Amino acid sequence: MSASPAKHDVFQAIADPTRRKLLELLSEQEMAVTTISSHFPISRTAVSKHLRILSEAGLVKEQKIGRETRYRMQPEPLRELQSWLAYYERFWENKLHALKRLVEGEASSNDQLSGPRLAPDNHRSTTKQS
Amino acid sequence: MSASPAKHDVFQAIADPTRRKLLELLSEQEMAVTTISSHFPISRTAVSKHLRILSEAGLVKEQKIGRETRYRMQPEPLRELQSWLAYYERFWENKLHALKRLVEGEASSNDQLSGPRLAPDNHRSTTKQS
DNA sequence: TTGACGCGCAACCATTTGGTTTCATATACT
DNA sequence: AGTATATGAAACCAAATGGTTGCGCGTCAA
Repeated sequence: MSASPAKHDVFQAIADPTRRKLLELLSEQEMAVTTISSHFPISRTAVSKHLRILSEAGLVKEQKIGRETRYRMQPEPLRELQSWLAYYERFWENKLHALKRLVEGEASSNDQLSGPRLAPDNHRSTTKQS
Repeated sequence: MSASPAKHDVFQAIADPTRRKLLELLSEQEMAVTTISSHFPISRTAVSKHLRILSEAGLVKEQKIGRETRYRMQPEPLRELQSWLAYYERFWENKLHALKRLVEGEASSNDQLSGPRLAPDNHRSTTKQS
């Protein structure tokens, strides 16, 4: 895994409200670009750019079918968000936390409620200080 | 509830890696600005700006003590993220989903696993199309 | 084969973002 | 009083963002 410049990460991708709407729309069904953009007040090109950002973050996947490009949602990257969030849940959860983690154990794999809960941002965290 | 222009929301606030680090740091203990910025390679002023953005999103709270300003983390706004994410969990969860939701029920209040799961972005979603 | 459709790309633009440096002010120390 | 510390505010900057319009190209349908 040395490739993938990954210019945009999940956090950035979902920061924009239009992009969240896009994701929501695509979660219901896959769609072609023009169809998608008919749901938004901005130009098709603008929508297309947003889609590319989502794509770079791995949140959508495109598939060319004839002259159209279908986009479908790809939820996996959201797990990163989830695990980031998991760290902070302890600040408002207290009661049934342990049980929940236990139940959920099968999902995260590296989330074993074992040690002192490592830091959240150790994900890829380029921390690009420009 | 007519006040609070809330220029920055949670999604935007956590989009920046530095801000996430900031949050992580402050989750351990409250700290004054200069102390905080000693942990970062950027200027104190820059850190201060990030703190203000976090503050606008409600993720940190400041308290003036003499000549210094202490910042502490405020996890509540992350619930919005959590509930946003909850919508998408159904796309990768399937097995123990119901149980988990049930266990967690006491935390979310509007998250009763009842109806057809309303749309995620209905939160405040200014959807500011600039 | 001639359009019409679907889409990406390039160029351009205004605004926002993440930084910096400098300055002003309030508080603490001696 | 005079100095050092802590922080915010202002002005400025380069780069990133979110948009737009126009163009070119592949694909589908007459």
